Order: sequence, then structure tokens, then C-alpha cells
Amino acid sequence: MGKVKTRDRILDVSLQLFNRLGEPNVTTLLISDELEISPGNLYYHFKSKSDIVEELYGRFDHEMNDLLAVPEDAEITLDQQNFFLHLLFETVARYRFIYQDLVNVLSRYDALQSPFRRLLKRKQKAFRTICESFRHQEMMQISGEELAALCEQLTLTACYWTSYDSLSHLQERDRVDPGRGVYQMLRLLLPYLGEPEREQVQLISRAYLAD
Amino acid sequence: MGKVKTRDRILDVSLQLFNRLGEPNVTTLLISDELEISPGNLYYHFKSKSDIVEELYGRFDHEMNDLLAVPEDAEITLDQQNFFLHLLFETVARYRFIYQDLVNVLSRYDALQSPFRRLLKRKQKAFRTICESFRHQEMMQISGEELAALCEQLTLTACYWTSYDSLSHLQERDRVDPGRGVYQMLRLLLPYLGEPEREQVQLISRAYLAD
DNA sequence: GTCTATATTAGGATAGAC
DNA sequence: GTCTATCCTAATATAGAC
Repeated sequence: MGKVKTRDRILDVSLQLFNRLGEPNVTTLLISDELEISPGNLYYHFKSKSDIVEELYGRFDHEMNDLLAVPEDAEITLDQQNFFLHLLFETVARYRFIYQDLVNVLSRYDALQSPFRRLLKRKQKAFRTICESFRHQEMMQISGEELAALCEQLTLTACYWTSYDSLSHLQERDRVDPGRGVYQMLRLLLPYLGEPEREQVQLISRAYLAD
Repeated sequence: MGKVKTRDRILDVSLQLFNRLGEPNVTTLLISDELEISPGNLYYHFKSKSDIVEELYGRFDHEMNDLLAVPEDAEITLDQQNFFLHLLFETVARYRFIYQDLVNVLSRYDALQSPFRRLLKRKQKAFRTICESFRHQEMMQISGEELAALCEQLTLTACYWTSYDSLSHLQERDRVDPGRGVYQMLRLLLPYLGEPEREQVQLISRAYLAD
């Protein structure tokens, strides 16, 4: 019933435009045009463009940190991990503007630098925790050396897959399918899984390819 | 003896600045300042900033295409592949500004769009050729499904590793060590190699970690 | 080939009326 | 809260002298 507040509409539309066109290509004028409000009005709600970017980043950071709260000593199941990966890629896709022009965004919005690095470390840590849980449950055979490289690879893929994938599938730029990213992640784990789990993950991963 | 032409100095310095600061953050004024020439002089040699970017991209494209001319039906040795990877990462690092803000660079310099996509396809094809050669020589056991995912992963890593790595090691941003990238690529191949080769690649890869 | 000075524009942001 | 009008600045690019 209650109509959406202008402030929130600004954030929503900005996010869509940032993702579709790249943040540096989106001017405050374009945002207000798209909303059919005046630029002055936009500046009534946000004192600068960086305020919009930083608030959007804040939401991303918050969602990701919730997601990455992986319990340290839990026995993580394959299904849980799957669900986790799905949410992860869905979230990254929804805020993909951050990764699409990462160096530029981080350099122009100084305030994002350290939160971003902290998040990266947390992501890496989450993957390590998951793999170690698998190892502990004897679902995974992996040496320390292999584990380190695998976690780097998982983190790299979590960050950049969405951008990479949209290079090939540039049609319909608004909807991004997280499935292909999850598939790629499962493929990375596969060689280190024990026999029964390998079969299971292979089946799950194929289902992701289907859509 | 003959002193370096201004035109070439402009290209060299632009490349350094683009890599260090990100292309969008480098103005024509900054380039001319760094060279201690006037902005007017810069515009005598290049009619626009995009001319500089496009000529640099042209060089990158040329070098990469030379590198990717992998013979179709050759028996590729591990050493050859190693050398190839090393050159690949060295070249990408030297032109890393392209990947650091990929969406922005491709959208602002339209002329780069299709060459870039063509190059991406060629890269992917080169990895496929190499892996198939390994398979043919029975150095590698891999299914079609695994091969497809592996080549995607190799291509992704070839594109983004350098950017990813510089997020962790932001110190001394001018020299980028290609070794860690090569290491990561070898780690991706490792699970699919046969027993004798696996041992060999493991040794090679460890040597890369050392420096 | 190189300079200085300047034109042109575009984007971020503010002032003040309604 | 929203508008119109306008300012400010920084970046690309040009003109014309040397």
C-alpha cells in the first residue's frame, strides 16, 4: 500500500544502472532522469554520488558478512555448501558493479578499500573452513599445499566469475544466472572429493548446467 | 644512440600510468606532466586519448596473438607449456590496465570490444588445444565435461589472476610477478595428469612458489 | 616538434523558489 | 520533498606563436 520512498527508489535504480552500464558511466543526471525526478531532488536525499555508492556497498557488505558467518567447527553437509554457494553467487551478481570495475571503484571511493579487503579475507577463510570440515569428515582428501591453492582459486572464481561469464553471455544483461558459477565451483572441488561424494556432486553440478 | 621518439615515450609512460593508477584515473594532463612535455605537444602526436589506449591495446593484441599461435596437432611438452604460461602471464601483467577495469574500458573504447572478444575465444581455444594434446599423449586423463570446465577455469584465471593477486599484494605496484599465476594454472591441471607427469608438474610448480 | 593560452563540455553539486 | 536555474571544477581538445 504505502508507496516506496524516493530515497529507496534512488538506491534501487542506481544499483540497476550501475550493474547494467558500469558505475563510472552512470551520472547523477542519468539516475534522476530514469526516476523522472530532478537532479536537485536526488541531492536532497543524498549529499553526493559517493554516498549512494557507499550505501549500496554497505548493503552488499552486510549481506555477504551474514552469508559468510560459517560456523567454525560444524560438520558441513554437501547440501548446505550448495545452498551457500548459490546464495553467494546470487548476491555477488546483484552487486556485480563492484567487481566489474574493481580498481576504479576502489580507487575513487576510498571508504570501500578496507571493508572490501576485509571481506575478501573473510571469503577466503569461509572456503577454508568448509574444505577443512569436509576433510575432517573424510569426504575430502587434500594436502595443505593443495588446500591453499584450491581456496585461492575458489575465492578468485567467487569474485570474478560473474564478470567473466557476462563477457560471453552479454545478451539480457539484467538477469544473471548464478547456476553456472556454482557449477564451476563444484568442478573445482570435485577432484579432491572421495568416491561416494564425487558421484553426488557430479549429479548436483550437472543439474546446474541444465538451466 | 638515437634518443627515443616522443611518440614512443608517450606510449610507454601512458602504459605505466594506466597500470599503476587505472586507465580512467589517468588524464592527458597527467601523462604530459610525467613526461615534462606540454599537453599541446601530446595532442600533436595523438589526436585523442582514445588513440593512445587503442594503440596500446593493439600492441597487446598483437603480442597475445603471436603467443597464442599454438600448433594444432603438435605434441606439446610440459616444458613448452610452462614457457607458454610464463610468457602469457608476463604479457597480461604488462597490460593489466585492460583487465583491471574491463567493463569500463570496453564500454568507453568501443573499438576494443570485438578484438577483445576474439582474443578471449582464441585464448580459450589455445588451452583446449594444449589439454587435448596432453590427452592425446596420454599424459592427461580427462572427460569431455571436465575438459570444458577446466578450460573455462584456465581462461578465467589467465584473465583475472593478475588483478586478483594485486589485491593481496598491493605493495610495489609496478613489478608484477607472473610466477604465482603460473603456479595457480599448474595447480588446476594437476588433478587430471597421469602419475609420472603429476610428480614433475608438482616439482615445477613448487619452484614457482619459491620466488 | 614544442610551447602557452584558451575553448568546450560534462559531471558533480548548491541556492532558493514552490 | 521537489523543482529550476546555476555554479564549479576537471578533463579533453584546439589555436596559434615560436
